[in-house]
Order: sequence, then C-alpha cells, then structure tokens
Amino acid sequence: MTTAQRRAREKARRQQEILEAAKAVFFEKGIHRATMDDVAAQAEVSKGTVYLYFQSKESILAHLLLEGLSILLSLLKAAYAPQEPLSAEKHLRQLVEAYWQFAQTYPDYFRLLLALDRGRFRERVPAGMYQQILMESTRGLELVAKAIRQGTREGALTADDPLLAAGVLWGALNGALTLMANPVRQEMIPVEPKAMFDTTFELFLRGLQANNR
Amino acid sequence: MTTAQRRAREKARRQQEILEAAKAVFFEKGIHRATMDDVAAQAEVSKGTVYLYFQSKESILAHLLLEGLSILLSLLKAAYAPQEPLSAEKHLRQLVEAYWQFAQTYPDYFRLLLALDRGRFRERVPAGMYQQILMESTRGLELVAKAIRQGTREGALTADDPLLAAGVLWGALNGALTLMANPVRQEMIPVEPKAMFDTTFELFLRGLQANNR
Amino acid sequence: MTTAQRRAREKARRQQEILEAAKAVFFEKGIHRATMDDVAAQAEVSKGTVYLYFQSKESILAHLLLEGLSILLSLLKAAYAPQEPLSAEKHLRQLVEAYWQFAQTYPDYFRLLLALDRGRFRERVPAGMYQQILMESTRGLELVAKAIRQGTREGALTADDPLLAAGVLWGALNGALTLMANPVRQEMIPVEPKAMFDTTFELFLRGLQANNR
Amino acid sequence: MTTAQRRAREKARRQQEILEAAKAVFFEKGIHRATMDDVAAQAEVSKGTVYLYFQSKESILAHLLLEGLSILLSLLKAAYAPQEPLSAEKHLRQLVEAYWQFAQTYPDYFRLLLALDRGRFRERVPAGMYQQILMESTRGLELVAKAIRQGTREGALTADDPLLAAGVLWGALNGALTLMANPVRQEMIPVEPKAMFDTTFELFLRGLQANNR
DNA sequence: TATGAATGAGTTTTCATTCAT
DNA sequence: TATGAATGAAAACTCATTCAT
Repeated sequence: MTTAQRRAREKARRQQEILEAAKAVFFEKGIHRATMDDVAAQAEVSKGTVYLYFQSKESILAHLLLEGLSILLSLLKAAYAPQEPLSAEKHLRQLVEAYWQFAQTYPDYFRLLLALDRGRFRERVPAGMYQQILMESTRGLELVAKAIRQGTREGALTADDPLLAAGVLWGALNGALTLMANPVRQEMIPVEPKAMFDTTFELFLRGLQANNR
Repeated sequence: MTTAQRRAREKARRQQEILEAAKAVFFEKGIHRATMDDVAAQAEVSKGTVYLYFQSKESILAHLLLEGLSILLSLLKAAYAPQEPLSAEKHLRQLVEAYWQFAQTYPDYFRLLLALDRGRFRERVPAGMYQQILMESTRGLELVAKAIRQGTREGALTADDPLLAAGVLWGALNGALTLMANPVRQEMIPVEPKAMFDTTFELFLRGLQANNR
Repeated sequence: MTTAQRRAREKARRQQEILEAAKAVFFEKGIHRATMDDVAAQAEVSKGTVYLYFQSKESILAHLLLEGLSILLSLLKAAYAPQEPLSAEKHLRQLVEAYWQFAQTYPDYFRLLLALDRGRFRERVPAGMYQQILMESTRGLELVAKAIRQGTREGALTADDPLLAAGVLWGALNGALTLMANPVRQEMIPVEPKAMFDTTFELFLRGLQANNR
Repeated sequence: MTTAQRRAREKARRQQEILEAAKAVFFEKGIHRATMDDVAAQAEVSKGTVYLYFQSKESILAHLLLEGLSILLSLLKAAYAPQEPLSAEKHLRQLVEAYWQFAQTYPDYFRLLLALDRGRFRERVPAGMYQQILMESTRGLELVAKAIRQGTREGALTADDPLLAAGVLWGALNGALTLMANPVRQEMIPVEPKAMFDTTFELFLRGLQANNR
C-alpha cells in the first residue's frame, strides 16, 4: 500500500509540475501560441510524458481553470468568513475587494476564467471537469447572493432575485475589467482600472439600496 | 464612363459578397477556425480572388468590425435623436434598448465587437482602419455620456465623471450579455438574458439617480 | 501603308515602354521578386496589355538581355574601332576597359548577362531569341579574338587558339567581377574591384605575351 | 548510455539521409524550384520530419554548402600536402588540379558553391553557419596564396599581392568553368571544358612567372 | 513510466497566366 | 487593342497527437 501511495504522490507531483510549466508558458506566450513542445520543454520532460498526464492541451487548460477557480473561491470564502457579524454591505465590499485582489494577484488565472466565458473551449473539455468548473463557479456566486439575501432580509437592500442581482454584479465587474484591460478602451475612458471597478460597484450598491425608491 | 461606373459597382458588390461570405463562415466556425479556403468556398470564388479584394484575413475582420460598428452607431444615433425634448432617463433607456436590439438583431456583429477587446488584433490591422474603429466606438460612448451629462445638469442624476459612468454602463451591459451568452452561466443564473440585461440597467440607473444619498 | 506604319511604330513604342518599366522593376526588386503586376503598374498599363506585347515574364527577360547585349556590343565595337592602326595590346586594353565601363555603367544589364550563364532560364525563352542572343555574344567575343589574332600575327602575343584565349579572358574577367560583387568575398580579398579586374587582365596579357617562353 | 549513443547515431544518420535527399532534389530541379515537399518525398519521410532536422530550407542549403566546402578543402589540403619539398609551380598545379577534380567529381557541390556568390542567401542563414562558410572558403584561398607567396620568395613568381593573385586565379577558374557549363557558350567556344580550364591556368601561371618582363 | 522521433493535415499568402468584355 | 477580374496551383512552415522502444 505504501508503494502505491508513494506512486500516487509522485504522480500527483509530476502532474502539478507540468501544470506549473503549462501555466508559465501559456501565460507568457498566450494560450494559442504556446505549443505542447513549449510546455514539455518548460517542464523538462518529454512531450510524450505530458500526454501521459494530460489527455490534451484543452485538458491542461481545464485543469488550470479549476486551479484558478479554487484560488478565487478560497479568497472569496476568506473574504466572506464572518469572524464577527457583518452588514450585508460590508460583506459585499469584502467580496468585491477580494475579486479585485484576485484579478490583480493572479491576472493569468483571471484572464483564463474570463476566457472560459467565451470560447468554444467547452466542447473539448472532459465532461466531468466541466461539471466541476460549473459547481465551483456557482459556489462563488452563491456567496455573493447570500450577502445580498442577508441585505434584503435586513431591509438594507432591495432585490427581488438575489441570485440575479449577484449575477449582475459579477457580470458588471467582469465587464469593467475587460474593458479596462484593453489599451484602446483605456484611451477612450481615461481613468484608472481601479476607479472603473470601484465605480461599478458603488453604482450597483446604490442601485440595490432599499431607501432607493 | 458608364462602363467605369458599372465596373466600380460590380467591384463593390463582389467585395460585399465576399464580406458576407466571410461573416457567415467566421461566425459559424469561429474566427480562428475559419480559413480563407472556407471564405473563398462560401463566396464561390477562388482564394486568389479573396486576396484581390482584401489584403489579409485580418483586413476582412476589420471590415466586418467597421460594418458592425456602423450599424450599431446608426441605431444609437436613431435612439438618441431628440424628436422632442426627452429626459435624461428616457434617453438612456432608449440607448440601452438600442444596444439590446443590436445585440439581438446582429448577434454576430455583436460578438465580433466584443471579441475586438481581446487579442493582438491591433497589430495586424491596417493602422488607418484601427483608428477608424476607435473613433466610431468613441462616438457611441459619447452619446451615452451626453445623456448622463444632461441628467446631472438637470439634477436628475449624480455622476462626477459622466464619461466614466457611461463606461461603467457599457462594461456592465457587455458583462451581462457575455455571461448570458454562455450556457453554463445560464444554468447558474436561471433567468432570461433580457431580464439580466434589464436588471443591470435598472440597478445602474437607480445607482445614478441623484436623490440617492 | 501609312496607317500600318504608324501602327507598327506605336506598337514598338509601347513595347519599349513596357521594357523600360520591366527593367526598372526587375532591377529594383530583383528578377525573382518582381511580379508582372509590378511591371504593369510601372508601365501604367494593365497586366493584360503586358501579355499582349510579351509572351511571358521570361520573354521580357530575354528582350532585356538582348538590349543589354546590344549596348555592350556597341561599346565593344566603339572601343575596337581603329581610327588609326593600333597594337594588339592596345586593342585588348580598350576592349577590356570597355567591358569594365559597361559593367559599371549598366550594372543591371551586366548582372542580367551574367545570370544568363547560369539559369535554367534558357529553356523558357523563345528559340529565335535564343539564337539571336547567341549570335550577339559571339560577335563580342569575336572582337577580342580578332585582337589576339592580330597579336599573334604580329608576333606580340602567343596563342594557339585565339578564340579560346578570348574565351579565357572573358571567363576570367567575369569571374573576377562575380567574386568582387559578393561582400563576403570582398572581405576575403580586401582590394578594390577595379584592382582585381585590372590584375586579372594584366596577368592574362603577360601570359599571352610571346617572349614568354 | 548505449541507448543514448544509438539514438545519437540514428539521429545523425537520419539527418544525413535528409541531406542526401535534399542534395538530389536541389540539384535535379534547381534550388529554387525544389520544394520541401520534394525533399521530404525523396527522403521518404514526412515534411514535419524534415523540419525536425532542419530549421528551414536555407538551413539545409547551408549544411550542403558546408559539406561541399569541407570536401573541397580536404582535397585542396591533400593536394598541397608537401610529402616532399615542392616548387611553387608544382604546388599551384596540384591545387588547381584538385579544384578541377572537385568540380568534376562533385559537380553539384561545385555549382552550389558558385551559387553562394549570388542571392540574399546570407540573411536567411543562421549567422554561425555563415561565419563558418566564410572561414572555410578563406582557408582554401589561403593555400593558394601560400603557394604563390612561396613562389615570390623563391623568385619564381612575381606577385605584389599574393592574396590578390590567388583571388584572380580563383575567379578566373570559376569564370572558365561557369562559361563552359553553359551549352551556349560551349557552342561559341568549341573546346573541351578541360582545355579551357587548363589554358586559363597556364596563362595565369605564365603571367605570374617572374622572368616575365 | 518515460522518451522523443515521426506524422501530415492544415494555414496563409503569392503570382504567372487567361479570358470575357 | 486594352482591360483587369479571376484563377488555382504552389510553397514554406506549424503543431497536436501518436507510438515504437
């Protein structure tokens, strides 16, 4: 059994190494331009080995995605964690700030996540992984919805459908970040990305606030 | 002279035909997966002919983009056109509705426009066309900013930076549409795209409204 | 008859214009890189017209070649023309100098002529033109042979086969010019092309001189 | 280790096979007309494999060139090698004979070497290889210069600049061979190539001989 | 398990030549 | 005679994936 365990650990480690290599390469050259040769070279294994651990390029991508999601989720959870009772607004602020932090700290993962939302990429990913990705995302969104739900319960916010409102926030923040990621758009709207991001949240929040008739 | 005119017309028509073919192919297979062979086949001309009318694949893309932008812009202008004095809110509503109409009526062009915001597309497009694309986009955004500016002037809205606010709205709507374009996200947030779109706007609008403390 | 004549003249002129254009384009971009489109554009006629006057790209080349040869031949003839009786050596010197002048004054034609000596080019040229090219070249070589023949007759030079000797000189001068045309070779043999050219001739001449046992 | 060695050997062999194939194809169809598909077909491998062993078409050319140069150089060295003290003339004769032998035995390589002297081949070849090609050429020329230098030292020959004289000889022989390689020129100068070659050398030699005033 | 050699379909772009008008 | 639109066969190079060892 010990041997088996060691083997499994070895295997997991190797897989992780390749994943790291792929991340480095994908993010440096761009997913499209990066080749499996690049990945193998960076991981210092042969190309065959890469295929031993991953079915395809897409599969590597899916794994990276999952990794990114997992990081994001833990950040969101940490941001939500009620060490002490918090107002709904405070919760939201912290979640949104965590999202910003994620986008800043892990721009590569963030871009990957955004890319998922376009992309014909889906069809080529093992179905199982896809489900997992779906679930994880949902969990993140659920945290936001929860905060909004709390707000409506407490009368601080007005939202007929908290999940929808959470979705709106999510989309809006993504939209803001996407826009500001483009140099051309930055020229058109000459403000710092952070300002755009914050303004998006503030407008959204005010829009939700209940005394708002 | 008639001959020359006929020729010019023929030429324009042929170019348009190829553009149509390219649009069909790009949108069906995805820009990346679509090949110039596909375009030529769809247009029922030889590949050489395609290159007679367009310098490169990127150039075709740029042309399509410009076409899409031009449609959008005319819709926005029509939506803004003050047949009679309108409130800022009314203006915004109409602009946003026009954007929705555009996204619905020309989903392909809409996707193309969204796609512009990624990729190193810029480098490979004739500089002149790029500038034009940039200018047209700016004009669209300017209409929104104008409406917001009117609102602040009239005291109906509060926005320190109307252009920024317009950008936020634009990003938010794009984000909403992007999210809902993805089946997975649709599963996560079980509402109609239109509902998501409208909610985004309503929240944004309420957020801007001045009596909002 | 007059109409026919005018027509013929017109035709010849047009052909000459295209030839000029082709020369400009071929020599600027290199024969290989120059396209028939380039030629047509430079000549300010349509591509179809170019084909009306020349069967093919190769045919244009052949015409240019012939033109170059004709220039060279007239230079050689002028150089040889015995306004007064000249020694064989003097004749040779003047012919060789004329060759150098040609190479300097018409580097493009000169390169073309050299290119003829390699080149699979032959097969694709109308047979008639080929014969003409052959004849013209022969006439040039004949002038050199004649000078050498004179030298042997007068006892100043020793050459069993004057035509062969002329060929040797021709080849040697071409070889010198070819070598010096290459930057790499220039690095290897750090002298001026003219020095190399002259030395080649001087050595050849001394080699022919009769007191040379 | 044995495995690694076998692999290396296999790899070298395969590369050599492709090189042979390329040589055959390039020489049969002409470098320009030969395609990488041709090379692959001749080598009985896929095109991808060719690119596995060589970066580009130019790189193959450079390899062939280097190979040819190396053969030539070893022939020249062997021809020069003074088993016993030799006169300068003898040395030169042997070097020139070796050059002839090379041109006869390896006409393809010879043509390739001549071809080097044109084209913008330089830019497209790995810089390192280019330097090597340059060096090898220089070494060959140096042998000739050395013999001439010996001759001037011993008083048998007169040459102000032995390297220049060597260059002249080289150019002259190339010129002779180039001329005779062309059927048209052969018609014009009806002698055997060998006669032309030899005459070129004899004239050159006599030209150098010191008692030659 | 690990290797890395081999594959070959696929991609964009070019250009001499033809031909209907 | 002149036009210029149309052709389509190339051509060089790439890369995800497979497979014998």
